[in-house]
Amino acid sequence: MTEQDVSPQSDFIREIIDDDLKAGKHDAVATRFPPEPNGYLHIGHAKSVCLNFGIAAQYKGTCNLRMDDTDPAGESLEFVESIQNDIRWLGFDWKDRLFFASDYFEALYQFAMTLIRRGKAYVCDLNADEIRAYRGTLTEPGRNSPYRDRSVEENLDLFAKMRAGEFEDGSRVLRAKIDMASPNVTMRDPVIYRIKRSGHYRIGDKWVIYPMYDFAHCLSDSVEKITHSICTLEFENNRPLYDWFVNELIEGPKPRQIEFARLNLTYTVLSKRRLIELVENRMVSGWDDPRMPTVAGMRRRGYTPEAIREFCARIGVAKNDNLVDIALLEHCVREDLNERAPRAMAVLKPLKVIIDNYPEGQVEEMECANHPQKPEMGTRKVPFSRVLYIERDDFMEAPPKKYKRLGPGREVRLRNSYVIKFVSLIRDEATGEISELHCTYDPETRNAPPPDGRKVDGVIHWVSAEHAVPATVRLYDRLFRVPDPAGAEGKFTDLLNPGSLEVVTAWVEPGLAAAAPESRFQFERIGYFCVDMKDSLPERPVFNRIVSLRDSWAKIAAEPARK
RNA sequence: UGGGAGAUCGUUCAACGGCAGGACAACGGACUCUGACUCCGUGAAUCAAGGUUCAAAUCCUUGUCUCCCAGCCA
Repeated sequence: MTEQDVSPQSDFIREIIDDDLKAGKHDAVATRFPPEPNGYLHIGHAKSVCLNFGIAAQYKGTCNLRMDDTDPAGESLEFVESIQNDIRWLGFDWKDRLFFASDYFEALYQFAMTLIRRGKAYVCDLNADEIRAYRGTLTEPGRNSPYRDRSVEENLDLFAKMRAGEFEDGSRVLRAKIDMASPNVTMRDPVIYRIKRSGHYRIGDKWVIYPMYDFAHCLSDSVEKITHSICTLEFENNRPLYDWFVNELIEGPKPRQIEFARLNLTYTVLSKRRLIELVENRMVSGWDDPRMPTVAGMRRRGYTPEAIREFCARIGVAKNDNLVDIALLEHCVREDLNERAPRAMAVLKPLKVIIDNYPEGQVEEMECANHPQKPEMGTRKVPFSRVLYIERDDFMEAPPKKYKRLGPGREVRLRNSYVIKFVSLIRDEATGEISELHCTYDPETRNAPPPDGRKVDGVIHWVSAEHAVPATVRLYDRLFRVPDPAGAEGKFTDLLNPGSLEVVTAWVEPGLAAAAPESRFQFERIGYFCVDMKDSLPERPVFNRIVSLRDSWAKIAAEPARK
């Protein structure tokens, strides 16, 4: 982390900026993050947020937040608000520079009029199908629209009437007059205004014509005096058009578009369309379902902004298509949480243990470190008594070699307390399942090694049955069964992981009942958990598993099967 | 079959004509009252073929593969 602060990030975009600065093109760097408010931000957006705000911070410049709300369909205030929340939570600040493309509509209209006056734009009466037909194909040039040579006066008049609402939706568009034979399809007289009477979430029915992205975006950048307009690779084809509008209409310094590869992550999907489908078809509980790769979902899951930022720094910025291993994200989360999450004990799948030689009714307060490497994080007391719960996995009747936990004839250390020794087990008559274990404890071993020098290798966690509190624990796993659901054949929803959520009732140490929403803990030997911000109640805490601990035992245990 | 872009360890990012390096993942070991953390170690790559050069991942030529573009979406 300090390393990163000392040596600032670099990548091909920052190199371009360095060159531009060296060449004296600008005296300050201005970037922008331009989401369309028609969905929640996801980890891919977070990459862009970190890039744009990160560059602004590094170069002591500015980064604007601009809602790119030029198509009212699907846009809403809910998304505007969630986007702001998420960016703030990620740790970035746009200060007073929140802008809306919809605030530029009048200016954009004037730009369009200028284009018409210069003979560079015309009103076209072709319908959508006809425009498509006239556009040609990837290998054949298009044909000029029959309306291409209307007079400036007629175009001015018609465009004013479009604005005034005199024409039906879809009946006419304004087009830039460029080149129908261009090998770049985006240059074949692109539509720059369409008629749409859907009503805008912000400005209502004020406008019935809306500018298209290619027109609005570059000019919004220009109006905001953006120096470097950073976007994703799929806009590379649009750059000539971006430059065309800017060169036609803007005097003085012009923004420069730079494209980088969007993030793809294994075992999830990152396209807005697919995420919307998951939400609308109720395949997840909402945009902030902890399994979602959305910022809101990751927040609710318990990921920290620091971990997400670190992840974004580590994946780098380049132009290669990529599919980043989600293990890297999980690594960043563990790395951060290991430092700051206080430890606690919780038993997820309980097995009752009775300590035969422990006095009935006796309770001892065991002093437990909140962090094994950080004494400054303090200690807490956890009650110990005759009847405990341990994890079912921590007992085996016929343990394999290398197994260090409890079994017939074995001893094990109870974390932060005594060494106990197996005596007998009791089975449920009906099911044959083990219902309880009887053990004895060694009173000499409270927070001390056995005085006779014998070695006790295994350490397991526990809670006192009488004192533990029940909690709902949600065990989240990857949302999809395959590494690249978006790239696979067939419907991506068929590839959802049916085991992505398992809910258990766990026993947690009593202090956890008072844990604040969104606080995070390491349940020792299990994983990191976060108090759910929506569903947790003081009388019934709800924990989300953020990420499991690395588990090298699981690999050893799986070995026979692997062979 | 047009135009644009990209090919480096399993993954990802670097190396900007001069010893192919880091991170994650994997594997082996040490330590351990968390099979965690930490520490030490191992294996692992320049799309292909030619050319230029004392020297090529990098420059040139040809080829191959992948991605993007034919919304009145962004």
